[in-house]
Amino acid sequence: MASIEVEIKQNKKFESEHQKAAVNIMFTSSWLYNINATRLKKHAVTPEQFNVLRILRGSYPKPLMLGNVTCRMVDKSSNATRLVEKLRQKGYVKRELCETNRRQVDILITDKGLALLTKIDNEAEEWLDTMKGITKAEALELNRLLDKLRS
Amino acid sequence: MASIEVEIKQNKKFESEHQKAAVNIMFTSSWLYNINATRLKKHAVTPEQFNVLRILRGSYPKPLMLGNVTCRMVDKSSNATRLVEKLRQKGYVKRELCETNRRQVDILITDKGLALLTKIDNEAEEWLDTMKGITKAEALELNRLLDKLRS
DNA sequence: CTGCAATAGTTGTGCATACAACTATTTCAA
DNA sequence: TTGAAATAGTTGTATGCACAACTATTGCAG
Repeated sequence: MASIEVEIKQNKKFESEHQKAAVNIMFTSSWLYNINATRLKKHAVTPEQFNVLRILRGSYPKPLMLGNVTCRMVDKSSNATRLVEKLRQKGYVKRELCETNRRQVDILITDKGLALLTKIDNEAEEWLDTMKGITKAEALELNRLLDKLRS
Repeated sequence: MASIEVEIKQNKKFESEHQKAAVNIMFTSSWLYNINATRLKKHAVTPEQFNVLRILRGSYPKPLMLGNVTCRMVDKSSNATRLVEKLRQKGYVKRELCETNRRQVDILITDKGLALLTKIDNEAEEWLDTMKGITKAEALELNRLLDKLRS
């Protein structure tokens, strides 16, 4: 891996450091996503599905209504419905119609879903290796810059 | 906008600064992508299509074979074929079968495509505004950190 | 030469996203 | 009390990506 210009074989220089940063963030995001997708592939879940499972573990043993799953997702999305349905078919989550408010669908991670996350956690080291290019202090600074950018 | 923990309503702290940085990069990328998609929508092109057009302008007036478009894309993808076909239907690019190597398809941006890019460039300020949260020095540091992370 | 490997691109399937239109349920104000 | 607005979720369509299987063409070793 090399600088972002080399990566995307851009002969012309970027117009500004800001523009370059925007492309760099998106390119690095795609790079991370693909590493993660490959890692999860052996467990037959996608990064999106994995993300939903982690969100549900965060609230376990309390269920989360669908809307609360959506607003916690990294990729602000619409379709939690279809993602959750995929996970339900694999037995990783349960759907329950809420008694007190019948518009609402509560989603709960199952034991099988929790077991999957545990298994994946145990191999997390190889994933963390991909982030080893920067020090902890640099990661801290990176987080500060990204948070500031969005503010 | 606020820190990444608040954004995704995560009650539990991240396990490490590195893990947090990974999520932060992907979340910020998604944020940027959505702003960009909204901006381009009035011109009826997607960010991916826009990216391909810029790549072709970079080599104009020389065409690029399809494979060279692919390897310059930010999102390392397969499907330049289908993206280019969408652009061709809108009249923004031309496809030409290469005489000397008949496996090869040369792609060339049209005048209409160049005009579209010029028009979009002229409204680029609103896009740059989204990056104004950080200074130029911070953008430089951000680029350094991202390049280092991938190395 | 001949046929196998490498190259260039195309296409099918599954997954995911954005957006918009839709149903069902609940709330609340006139 | 009733009907419009708000809330919660579902579904259809277009777009795009990853992967794998496929066609067509070219190059090269024997």
